[in-house]
Amino acid sequence: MGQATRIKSDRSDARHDHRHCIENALAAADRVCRDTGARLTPLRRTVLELVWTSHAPIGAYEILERLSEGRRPAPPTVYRALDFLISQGLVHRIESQNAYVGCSHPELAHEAQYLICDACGTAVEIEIDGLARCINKAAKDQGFSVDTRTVEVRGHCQECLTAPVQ
Amino acid sequence: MGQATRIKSDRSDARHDHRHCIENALAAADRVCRDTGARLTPLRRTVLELVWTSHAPIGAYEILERLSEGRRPAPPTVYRALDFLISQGLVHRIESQNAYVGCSHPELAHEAQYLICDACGTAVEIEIDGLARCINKAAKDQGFSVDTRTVEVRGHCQECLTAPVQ
DNA sequence: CTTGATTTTGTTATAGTATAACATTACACA
DNA sequence: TGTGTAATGTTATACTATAACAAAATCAAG
Repeated sequence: MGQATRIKSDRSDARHDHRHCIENALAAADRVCRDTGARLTPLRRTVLELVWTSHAPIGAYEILERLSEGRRPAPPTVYRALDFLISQGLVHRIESQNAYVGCSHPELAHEAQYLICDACGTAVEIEIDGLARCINKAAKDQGFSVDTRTVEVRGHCQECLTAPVQ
Repeated sequence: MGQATRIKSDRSDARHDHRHCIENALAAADRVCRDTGARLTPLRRTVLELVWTSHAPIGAYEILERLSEGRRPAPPTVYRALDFLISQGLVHRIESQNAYVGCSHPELAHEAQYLICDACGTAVEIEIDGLARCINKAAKDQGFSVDTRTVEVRGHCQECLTAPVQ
């Protein structure tokens, strides 16, 4: 235990071409929804694209602002789209921020664990090998039956440690 | 790894005498604040007592309601008291619920990890042996420097599994 | 097609959570 | 007993989320 897979490997340099992230995410979303028969409507697809604006979690109301062309939609519009995307595994909610971030590998069953940088805001999804199993075992020892696990680690990422944002 | 210490051991039966929990928590708070020189004012002490109403996390506005004798205080009153209690390690925030729960062993440096029952609401604080170290190691492999770890496990506790709340 | 059921989106209103900014009071200690 | 600091009060507002119902788009079957 202790081996961690960095899932967003294309985020390893700070100046990566983020358009690729967005394209990959949208293509993966198309595949996932095609396979499950879920309807990735234009609205939902747009919300997903907005969530993918960056690797930092985004709030529902910020999505709402960016969504407005002409008249501004009401909050339920965004929350419903987010609920759908979460149910499809395309988006994860960051509990400690009341914010949402795209999942870059929705096609793999996985445990979402996050390293969240307090300087640049980036949330990197990792899967710590055996962590889920370990938590399950500890819970079982207490007679506790596990449904979901939230693991959110706060600190500072390598980029911000070596080249702090001014 | 995988060994877990159940910290609230007096919570092991559903019908425990909760007055002891409250008394212990308040006595521990007195000791902690005496040792650090922090001021556990009547207001802060009352808020701590209200947080300890049960082992289920409580929302700030519910504390606010229970606090009102005659005129109702404003939200900052409660939030400031909670901030103080959290800074002293007497209360933990449950991120996935926007709620607060008492820490029953504030005198020990520790990692707070929670098993939260979706039936009865109880949040049991445990310390999974080695989990923090494991997360730190995985983070370090990514060049990430850890400040805090949030681990919140949702599911159903033993009591609710065997004798479900009707 | 067209009808009828279902899903999605729009709309209005409101609930719930949290903090900024400044005024006042209480306390510690010199 | 004054004086500075910490704590609390007060007012206003920002941020996050959902309930309830209406309208529209979509789909499936005839």
